[in-house]
Amino acid sequence: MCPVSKYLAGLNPRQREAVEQTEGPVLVLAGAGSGKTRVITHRIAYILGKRLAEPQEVLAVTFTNKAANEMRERVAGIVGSKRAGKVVISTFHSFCLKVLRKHIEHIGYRKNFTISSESDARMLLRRVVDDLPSAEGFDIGTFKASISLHKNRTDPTAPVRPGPVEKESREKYEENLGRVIDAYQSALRAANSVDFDDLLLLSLQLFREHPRILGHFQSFFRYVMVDEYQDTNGVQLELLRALVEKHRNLCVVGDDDQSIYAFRGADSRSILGFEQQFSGARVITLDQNYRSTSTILEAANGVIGNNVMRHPKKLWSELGKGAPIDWIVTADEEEEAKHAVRWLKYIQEKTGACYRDFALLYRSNQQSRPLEVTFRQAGIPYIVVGGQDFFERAEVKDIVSYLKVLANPRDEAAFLRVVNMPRRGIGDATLHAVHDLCRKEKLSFGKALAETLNRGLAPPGAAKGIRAYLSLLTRFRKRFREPGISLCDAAAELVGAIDYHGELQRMARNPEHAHNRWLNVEAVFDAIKAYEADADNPTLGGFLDESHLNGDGEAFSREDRKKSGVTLMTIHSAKGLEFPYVFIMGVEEGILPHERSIAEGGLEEERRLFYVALTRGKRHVTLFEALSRSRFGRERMSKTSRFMEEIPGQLLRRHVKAARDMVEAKVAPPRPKAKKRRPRKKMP
DNA sequence: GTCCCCTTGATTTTT
DNA sequence: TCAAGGGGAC
Repeated sequence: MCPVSKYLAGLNPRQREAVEQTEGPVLVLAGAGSGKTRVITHRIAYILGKRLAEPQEVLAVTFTNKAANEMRERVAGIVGSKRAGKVVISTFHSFCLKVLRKHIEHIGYRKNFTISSESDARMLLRRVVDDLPSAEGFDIGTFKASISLHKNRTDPTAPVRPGPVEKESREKYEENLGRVIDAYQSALRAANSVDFDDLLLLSLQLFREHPRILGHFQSFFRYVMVDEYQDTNGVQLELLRALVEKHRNLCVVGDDDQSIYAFRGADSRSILGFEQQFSGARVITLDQNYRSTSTILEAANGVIGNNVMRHPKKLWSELGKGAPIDWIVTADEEEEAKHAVRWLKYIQEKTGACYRDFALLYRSNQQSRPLEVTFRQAGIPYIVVGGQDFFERAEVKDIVSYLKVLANPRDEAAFLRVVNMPRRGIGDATLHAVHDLCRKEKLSFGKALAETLNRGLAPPGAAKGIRAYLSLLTRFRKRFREPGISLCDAAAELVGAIDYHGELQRMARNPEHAHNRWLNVEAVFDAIKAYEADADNPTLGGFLDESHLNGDGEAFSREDRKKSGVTLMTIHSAKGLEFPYVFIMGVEEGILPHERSIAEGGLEEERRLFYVALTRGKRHVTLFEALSRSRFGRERMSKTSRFMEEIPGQLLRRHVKAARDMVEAKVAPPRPKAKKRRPRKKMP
């Protein structure tokens, strides 16, 4: 076999075409389970094998760290880890971070900028909104989402969707949005801090304002590949356009039918309009599926065929028909959970499948609660994926914020978080004075605090706290720079110096709670250790960068990973994964499709969600419907999801565990025992 | 400055 | 139902 053709072995003709077409723009429309990662990894190997470029001249972009790591491993499996290690495989965000760390001074930020996490951003935003009286009364999260959409779009006419629905408050909201965005952005800049969207946006700005820097990257990367292209937003598209302008060797792989992040700014026009944006593009469609039975695929095809905005394609497979899709109708969400357990045991008995072969997928996180309760009662191990990011937990944020203040003395969110933690008696009034000084005299928080002392602006109690805080910072800024001390040891010393362990015990409701939180603190130490072991030249800033771009801290919560069990997660987080047995919970109107999406005209995206959920299944899919469900503490009758009609009937096997009239009898007549409503205290 | 209770309102969230 | 944030009491 000639050296290059070994990279083509085992590929089907279309996949092979995608690998061999190395030059010019290429769009690979890769349906679910059609081997898209395989195409990218083999394409990289092929380019290297043909000596079209050196490894470091190939850039592959993914959306998650997990995907990037996986891709690197798979490339290493083909070309060896030495060469694979040189290929630039990275997320958009970490690629941009590297660019900015090198060049950000050209656009007016300091080199030691810190990344503002989602909650940091909210904290800044809260202060911004508090300072803008007309903007009060709106939800901070809504503002944040709007700002994010605003920063991720390049088409200024595109609507910034979230926000109040009624006309009047919506107008007021939009009126304020511009001002909030400006104030937020300058707060970030003053804090020498960038949010996630800035990583992309500022990189684009840098490229536009400094063509020579861009030119360097343009010449350097001969081949650029993008995974999950349907998830790119406008800014990412512009970045790509800029990067590939010289060589024009851009290969994007994605599936418009799996675009489920429009609410976050992903713009499906990128994948739908690729041929217009990159003239002369070759389009290759992969529709042979290597994952699921044809029953599952027919169901999925039937559903997704109802969408209008898409590249038409039909998945097929050679894996046989398989069993029909079971559809289990139960009385309410508790019954749904119980039947899920029963059904799971039944499948296990019949097939010998183990726990990790099962995934329960749901539309929204709150649906996990009854499932967790029931699984626990049944003694079935389970893993809930998602939920709170490791680095967003309060105690983790406390420690990380201390580190951030050390790395970037201007970081406002971090400063506010730690200045009074543990309690130092520094109150709002003092902080306002400090903040004013920062703004008026462009001081860092440390300097402003010192000035507040000098000018006698702080009351005696607060002054004492400020002194303690400042001397702590000075001490540890020095300590972290000392040669020979590991980051982890220095951090542990810092945590000891503020008696954080004691603080947790004082704050916690019960000892167990305090203990659990302390375990998280220890996990931070582990994370630092892991980083130090891994990095070539570990620095405090390097650790902070890594922790902010790798929010779930997956590598550090080892206990969770060792556990084997049934997987519980949202459909969103299931994208890209596969399981032999998939249960989709709550196929009801209002749940899937979600009622808010119905109201906002997001039906096609909901349908894609259902499509993604179905195509996760390898051997078998079960759908669960509850006839009534308590939402916000209220029992409510539900209707079958409209998507169920879109699955060809002969593929379904319906099991009715509760009849609608039975549930109606239970729910419909207003219960004789009128719900006790807490008497409201009303002033005479 | 801090604590606690009450009101309010509620998708999805790779980075 | 439940969690977070605002406002009043100490």
